[in-house]
Parts: sequence; structure tokens; C-alpha cells
Amino acid sequence: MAAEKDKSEKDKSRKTIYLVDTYSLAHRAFYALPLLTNSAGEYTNSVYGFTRMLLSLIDDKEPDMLAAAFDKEAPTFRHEAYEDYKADRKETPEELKPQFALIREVLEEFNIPIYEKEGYEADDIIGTLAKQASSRGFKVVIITGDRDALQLVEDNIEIMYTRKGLSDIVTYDLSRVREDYELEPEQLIDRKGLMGDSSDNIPGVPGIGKKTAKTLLKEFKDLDTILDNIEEVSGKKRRENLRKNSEQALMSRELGRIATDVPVEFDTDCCKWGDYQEGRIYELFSRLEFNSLLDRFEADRLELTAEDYNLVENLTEQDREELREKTLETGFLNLAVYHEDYSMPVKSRGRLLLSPDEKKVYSLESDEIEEFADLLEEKTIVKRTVRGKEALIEAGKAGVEISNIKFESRLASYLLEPSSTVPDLKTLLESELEVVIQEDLEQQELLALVLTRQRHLEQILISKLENNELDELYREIEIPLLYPLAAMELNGIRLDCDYLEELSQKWSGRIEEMVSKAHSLAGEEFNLNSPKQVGEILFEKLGLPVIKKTKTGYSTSISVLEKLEDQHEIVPLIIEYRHWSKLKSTYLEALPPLVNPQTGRLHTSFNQMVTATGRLSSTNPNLQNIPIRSEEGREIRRAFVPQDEDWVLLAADYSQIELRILAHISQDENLLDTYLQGGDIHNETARGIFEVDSEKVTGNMRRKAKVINFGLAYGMSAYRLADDLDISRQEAEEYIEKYFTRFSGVREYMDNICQEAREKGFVTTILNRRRYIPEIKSQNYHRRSFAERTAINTPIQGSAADIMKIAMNRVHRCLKEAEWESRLLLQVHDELVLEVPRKELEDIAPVIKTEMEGAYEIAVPLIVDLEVGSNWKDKEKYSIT
DNA sequence: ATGCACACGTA
DNA sequence: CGTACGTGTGCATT
Repeated sequence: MAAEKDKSEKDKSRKTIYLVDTYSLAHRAFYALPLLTNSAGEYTNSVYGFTRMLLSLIDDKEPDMLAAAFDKEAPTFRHEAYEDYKADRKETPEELKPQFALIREVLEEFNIPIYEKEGYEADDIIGTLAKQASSRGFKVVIITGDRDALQLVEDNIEIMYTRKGLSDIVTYDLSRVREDYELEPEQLIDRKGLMGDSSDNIPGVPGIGKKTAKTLLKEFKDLDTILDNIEEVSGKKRRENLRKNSEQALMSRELGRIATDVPVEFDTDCCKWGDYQEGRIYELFSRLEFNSLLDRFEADRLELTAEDYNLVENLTEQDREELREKTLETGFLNLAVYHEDYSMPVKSRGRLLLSPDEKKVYSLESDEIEEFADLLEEKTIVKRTVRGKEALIEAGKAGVEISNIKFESRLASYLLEPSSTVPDLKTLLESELEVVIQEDLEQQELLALVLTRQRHLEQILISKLENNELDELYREIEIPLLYPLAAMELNGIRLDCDYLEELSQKWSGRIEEMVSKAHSLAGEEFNLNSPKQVGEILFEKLGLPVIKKTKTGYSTSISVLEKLEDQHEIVPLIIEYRHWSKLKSTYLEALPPLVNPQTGRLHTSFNQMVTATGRLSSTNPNLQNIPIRSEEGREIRRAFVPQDEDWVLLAADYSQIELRILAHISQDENLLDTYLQGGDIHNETARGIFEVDSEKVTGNMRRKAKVINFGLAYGMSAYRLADDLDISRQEAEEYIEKYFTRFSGVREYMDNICQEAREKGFVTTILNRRRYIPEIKSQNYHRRSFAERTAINTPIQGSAADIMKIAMNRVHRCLKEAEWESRLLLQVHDELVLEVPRKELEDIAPVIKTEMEGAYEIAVPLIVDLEVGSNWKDKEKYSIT
């Protein structure tokens, strides 16, 4: 091949070392490309541009040896010599600063040695390395975006200079410098002494520019000779300037001189190019989302295929025995569940996949699960799961409980990175094990393959959890939580569909009336469900004032409609229609079809791996947003009923858990006091902001205080507060100011947590759950403000979620251990809903209350209120006697 | 069929 | 221009 031949020819002459001026190229790349971020919120434009330049250098020049120079963030000897040095130069942009660390990672992964030295700039390092290498007989090529480097050019030193953008590169060798400047490279320093350099704030000599500098240097050779022979210089003014500014010229020259005597030792043996692992580069580029650069580093990844495991689908007697023996021998069982219908774990029948080693996977039909109950329930056998909750449900359907689950792969990934979508199994395995997986595997085959790699995956993910101090949260809270979650999904809740049907009938007449009334008021038929059409009617046909716009047109949101309520009869009608039709379509009509015909109940899925704060979410259907605020909406809760008349629903909710947590983490004296003395926090706040005595607080004042209490904890603005309370901006600002005067610890908390987020890059909850908040350093006001509110809110919301999860584990354990019939049905963030036989109520109620209140000790009491009823709406307070 | 935007239900 | 979610609808896209 041509390249081979070329290389061997090069070998005969001198070897070439390429020296990369990282700092200068990073700047170039930064300004050449638009701001890019990856999904973790890290800015990557400079890293990307730099990497591309590096790779195109590799492709074009096929270098044998490479080294890089870096700047240390510290004043250099130039600053010490001249305090205005680079004074006019713009600060390095905030979006660029964090990218240096990433560029460093790129270089490290490529195994390119990095040279840096405190007190010296990258180009001094470059100069020194270049001279050392050249004197050892190497040819040197310097890649930089800094013209000053041209002074380094000599027989065996060339400069590749990025003129503009990323790809416009010129190579300067000795003859090119002579041609362009009509000077020798070393004269370029004298030239700078004479003409200065505005970009580095180097003064030079007034009145001397490019042309004069060149003429003088051609005549006198260097600055010293010029200054020694000023009288021979032509032009009176010029002589005067030179005389007056000779000191300055000499200093300027020194500032422009690239040092070649930095105390570094160039280890030329260490800069051989090509000593890197493709897998690691692939990993890094995936993280940075350099998708266009990924392909070329994929080649070396090990491919896992169907050859790597052995799937046994129809078990013979011998297989069964073998499965038993191997499990007892290895002491572990990796398991997963395979569903035709992935989304409905309760309804659809699944197969349980079991793997007792790194090779064989046994696929059981649901009828066969019971036969292996002894293994699954054996507490000494370690279980590692994939889709563990679903596996628990599948086994649960067969009356089998899977004990001793130690690992759930995607759950570990979630704790490490809760803000992003948890990768699917294939992606997770590929990125964690640095492998590629055969493309065309079926779902069951993929699961089988993953199972055989579970031990490896566990080792990697658990050590990552340990490094982030997340292992305890994982082991003690999240893994155990699989059990109550599976139980709740399996339990489901009974829904009175007849009642919903009745409601639906009752409401549909009203809704139809509203539609025809709206049409006649508008003078034409239109779709009330279409925001677009509603907007056209309101703002074009009826000419109402536009309050707010959306990306696609007019906003017709409730806040807008409320402002227009008095302007036209149709507006309140639309508001009302929206309200009723939302309730009808989302609940009355959508819920009944989801009732499982086998169980006659509604089985939601609780997702443990979606929220960024640690909360659960509920889907299929979402039972965490069943209406309660409006009277009509609340009616819907009547449809949620216990299994029969001998049972009741028990709702247990934490009273103001988030504000109590705020008291705990902010340690605000007034907040603490109020809760310690069992006071009324909204009353207390009202007292503070309206400056009245406690007994003078009116209902209205308390209502406003409540808005402030909840809003401010999340960083609500005066603007929004004013809007919500229908007061002026100024008034709202006063309220906020007074709030912070009274609860100064809360403001301190807000400041501190943002500071912490900036320093560490993440915030944590009381149980160390972590959320990364990269945007807290954004230059963009909106992004940054959002990040700050996130930083404030996450420890509060997330800690509440932590406590609730502990409570669920405790409650579930109690119910199981004492073999109560009572069971957990739902979790709605700060509330648990249980189904309880009337005869158990008296015994169970105090247990629930105690377990929830004692879930975690904070600086103020946690209070749980209990309510009991024959449906989810009509409940009465239940006091423990 | 699929994806996005909007609007709106909950804590 | 308070955080965290999921869903139904319309409408444009494939």
C-alpha cells in the first residue's frame, strides 16, 4: 500500500513528532462551532472541534508520535513581568472552561502525553519541547492557532497554523515564513517588540507598524542593533519614539518571545501514537455524543452473539435436575422475565428465564414456575434480576416469592444517572461492558444473553454505585422496594365501573349542551377540543385580546382564559367545558377498559426508574393523578372501592412532609420551632408577612401564606406569586422579602445548595440520592435559573421520596410478617392507600402510622394522618385511641 | 402508525 | 417566570 511505503520511507529519514497546542486549538474550535451540549448538559463544541482536528491530523499525516501542551490555570511569568499582559483579552468564556477537562480526557484516552507547567503558557511548553526534540534529531510539526509560534520555525521545525475555522490549515516551513514575512523566524520576535500586539495587549513602539518594522529589521537585523543605532534610523519622529520607548520595546519583545527553556523534560519515548483502546474511545465519544465519530472506534469491540449462551426452552427431566444442581453449586440465580406483551406484566403470561451460571439459560413457562419455588424462595441463593419487578409479579402470580434479590441492572443505572432516561438493556450492556451485541436478537434471546453477563454487569455497576456512595440507598431502599411495588401492582384496586358509567351518563347531557351553546355563541361550529380552533374563534373571530402566545399560535390555557372571563360569554363556557370533558375522557371513559378481566381490578404500573428526583411514577393508568380538587372531580374517587363490604380503604398521608424536610435541611429556627411545637406553619408565615399577631390572621391571609410557603420552597418568582395571588409585583416582592426575614434559614439553604451544586455538579437528598445539575453554570439566564430551582427543589422532593420509600418497605414487611390480610394498593407521593378488612382495621391502623412516622428521623416530627372509608372519596379521619 | 404541542389532572 | 409526573386530544408527519 502507498501509505505503507510512504511510512517506510519516512522511517529512513527523521521521525516526525507532532506537537499539539491544545489551548489554542480549543479556543479556535470553540469559536468556530455553535454551542453544542450533550444530553447531560455538558458543553461539547470545543471538545468536538478539537477532536475532529486531531483526527483529521491523524488521517492526513499518519503521525508516529504525538504530544500535547496544556496551560495551567495560573499567572505566568509574563504576567509577573508586565501586569497588563493580556489584560484586554476577553475572559475565557464560561461555556469553554469546563471543556478543557473533557479535552484532557480525550487526550488521556488516546494516550497522548500532556505537558504542562505552572507559570508557563502552552506555547512555551511547545517551544521547549520542539527545541528538545529537534536537537535530538527529530522533525517537529507544531499544530496551533497562534501565529506567535512562527518564531519557532527552523530547519526541522514546522508550524501547522489553523488560519480560520477548523479545516483551513497552512503549513509554515522556513521558506514559507521568509516568503510571507520577508524575515527570518527569529526576527519575528523583534518585529513584535517594535509593533506590539494588540490582542495580547503588548504595547510595542508607537508609530511603528508592520511595514516599518519589516524595513527596520531588514536593515538592522534585530531590535538590539536598531536601538544601538537609533541615529541611523530615518525620520525624526520615529527616532524620538524609539528613544522614548526603547525599554518598552525590549519588554514587548520579551513578552512575545516564546520560552524554550521551560523546566520540562520531553520523554520522546512516551509519545508513540496508536496506543489506545478503541472501546474506551468509543465509550467516551458515546458519552460526549460524538455520534459521527463513533463508527471508526467500534471495530475492536467484542461482539456478543447467540453463540455465547445456551437457551433451553422445553426442559427435560435432565434439564430440571441440572438447573437445580447448578444453582446449588454456584449459589446464585440470574433471572428475568419475558413477556409477549411487554407493557402489561399482570395481564399477559410470561416466561421466567433462569440462569445459574454464565452459559445456560432455562426458560420456564408460567406453569413451571411453581416447580422451582424452592430455588426461588431459598434465601441463601443470590438473585440478580433483569426487569426484577416484573419477575416478582410473574412469580407472584404462581404464588412464589423470589427471595434475596441483590441486583437489578437497570435500577443501578437509574441511581447513577436519574436525570436521563435509563438505557434499554442492550444499550446498557453494550456501554457498561464495552461490547457490541448481535443486531437481530429476539427479545427473549437478548434477555438470555444479558442474564449470562449479569455477574459482570453487577460488578461494574455496584462499584460505580460505591464510588458515588449510592450503594446503601440501592441495597437498603431501592432493591427492597421491588417487593412492595410488585405486590401493589399485583393487588390492583377495585373499580366500580357501573358508578363511572352512571356519572358519565349524567354529565354527557351537560357537556353536549355546552358544545351547542359555544357553537351558537361563536356563530359557527368548531372543535372545542382543539386549542388551535378555540384560539381562532377567540382571537380572530371574536377579537379578544391576545394575552400569551405559544410556539405554534395563541395560548388558550386556563390562566389566559381566566383573564378573559369577563370579556365574552363564551370564555367561561370554554373553561367549564374543558373541565368536564377532561374529567370525562381521562377518567370516566379511559379507566373502565383498563380493568383486568381476570382479576376484575385496575392494575397500574409503578415506575421506579423515571423521575429525576427519586419519586415513583404511575402509568397504565396513572393512578397518581385522580382528581380531588374540584367537587365534580372528587366524585370520581367514589369509583375506587375495597374488594367487598367487609373491607375498607385506608389512606395514610404525611402531613406537609416537604415543608418539614425543608425545616430539617435548612435548620431554619422559626420553621423548626413551629413544627416542634406542633404549630400551624401557614398561620406562622401569615403572621410574618402580614406582621400581625397570630390570632389576627384571617382565612384569606392564611391562604396567601400557603401559596407562598409552597411556592417559595421551589424558588417561585415574585412575578408568578403576584399573578397567583392577584396582587402587584411590588406587593409580592414585599411578601417574599418579609418571608425571608422571618425564615432567614430558608434563604441560606437556597444560597448554599446552589453553591454546592456549582462546586460538586450535583445535589443530594438525605439518603444520598444524587442528581446532576450541569446547567447551574450556564451563561443563559433561563437555563441557569431553572437549574437553581432544580437544585433547591430536588433535595426537598427527593428526600420526601426517600422517606416514603422506606415507609413502604416497612409497611409491606410488617403486613407480610404478621400475615395480615391488609394490603398496599397505591402510593401517591405522600400518601399510601391500603385495603383493610374491617376486622383488622383497629390493629393495622396504628402499625401503619407508626411505621410511616418512624421511617426516618429528622429534626421535626413526621406526622401521618389516617382516613378510612368505603371508597376513596368518602372517608373520615381515623384517630388512634 | 408515530411524534409533537398543548392543555390539565395529581403531589 | 414553582418542582415532579402521565394522558387525551388534535394535527402534522411518516
